[in-house]
Amino acid sequence: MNDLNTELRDLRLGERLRILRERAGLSQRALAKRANVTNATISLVEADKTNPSVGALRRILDGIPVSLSEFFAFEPEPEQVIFYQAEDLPEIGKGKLSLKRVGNSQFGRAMTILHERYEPGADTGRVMYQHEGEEGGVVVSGRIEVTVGEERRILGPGDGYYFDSRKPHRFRQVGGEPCVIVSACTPPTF
Amino acid sequence: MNDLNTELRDLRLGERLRILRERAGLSQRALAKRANVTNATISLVEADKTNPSVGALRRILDGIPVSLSEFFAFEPEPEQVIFYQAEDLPEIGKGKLSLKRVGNSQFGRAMTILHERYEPGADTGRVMYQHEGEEGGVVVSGRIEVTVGEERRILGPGDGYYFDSRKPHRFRQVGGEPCVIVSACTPPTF
DNA sequence: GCAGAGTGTTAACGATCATGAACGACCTAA
DNA sequence: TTAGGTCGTTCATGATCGTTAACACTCTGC
Repeated sequence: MNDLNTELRDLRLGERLRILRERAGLSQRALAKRANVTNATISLVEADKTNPSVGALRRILDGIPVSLSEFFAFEPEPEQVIFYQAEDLPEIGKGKLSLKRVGNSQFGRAMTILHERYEPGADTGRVMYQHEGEEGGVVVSGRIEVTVGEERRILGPGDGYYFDSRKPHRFRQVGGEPCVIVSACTPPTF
Repeated sequence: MNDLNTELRDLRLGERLRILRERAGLSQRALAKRANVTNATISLVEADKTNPSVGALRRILDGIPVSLSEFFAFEPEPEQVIFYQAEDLPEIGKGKLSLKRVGNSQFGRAMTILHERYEPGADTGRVMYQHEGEEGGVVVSGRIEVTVGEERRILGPGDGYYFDSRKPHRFRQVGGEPCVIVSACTPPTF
């Protein structure tokens, strides 16, 4: 019916699913295999030619994986393209802690990405920074002690962290080797 | 059969719907009338004896009224995990491209951080992915060709990028050495 | 006791979905 | 060029959903 079509278009299930699937780098068939449905199902859903059951949609999303709540909460945003050469990145910090920011600190940016280098002895200080947003990162080399709220851990290469920036937090380099981290925080407070 | 039943119980649609409906002070028939479905449908959904279509569920929820995102918002709560050890990070990709995600892909996350490794020959493909949000990152080691829209650059260690994810983009490893990147994207589509 | 109107449940059937198997288009390698 | 692989799409069919129409039960008022 026409009713069905308008309802399907209204939900925009297909558009969203396609975006998520492609972002995950999965073909319809690959996702279908993970999700225990057939590729035809995914094709039809993405084309808004069927109104899937909640269970089927969930199985599909599990394969990506995305939760139903994530799936039904959507949002938009704009910006421009830029590449940055290492030597062009603005250096913010001084001394034992150097920060290189990827991209400018512009309005409308959803986040800021930093390339951080902690020389031996570097410490963001006992003043525990707090600010709106969330932040996370991955340790590339060296070791660092991270304190968030009451929790404290020492992270090494390949380890990661993610927390609400409103929790007080502190980073302190440990060991003899400089520690390099790539991090992101949102919103861009720098 | 039994599979269906476990899936239905797993979703707990019925329980949630009943709670919401009763909170709104509506009988099954009263809600059915508002929602343009029949009382039988609501009865079966609440009893977990059917797996409603997304459209049907939406009509029902509209009658309460509750949005789909609200309805699914009280899904399994994200644990407040902050630190991640390298070996604990879930590996998403396969073959030449491996992705490790820092943290879970849970509702409410502002972004997702990935530790990406491109083996020689790795390529996200000529299908240029597009999705909502923004993304950026820093190359840790190796070299990679990044194409965003009409622009193309080869990035090496320390170089960075940042762009609107709605522009079509592609990553392709170049050179003999594997390429490692730490990236972040928002919103978390993984 | 007995209508009458409310509640939620259930069976049978037509409408719709999910499947399996095709299809053409597009690559890549031989 | 051909063969083999991928990709997304389409169609017929069995499986399942949503509806219609009944059902049993609980009230309330007469």
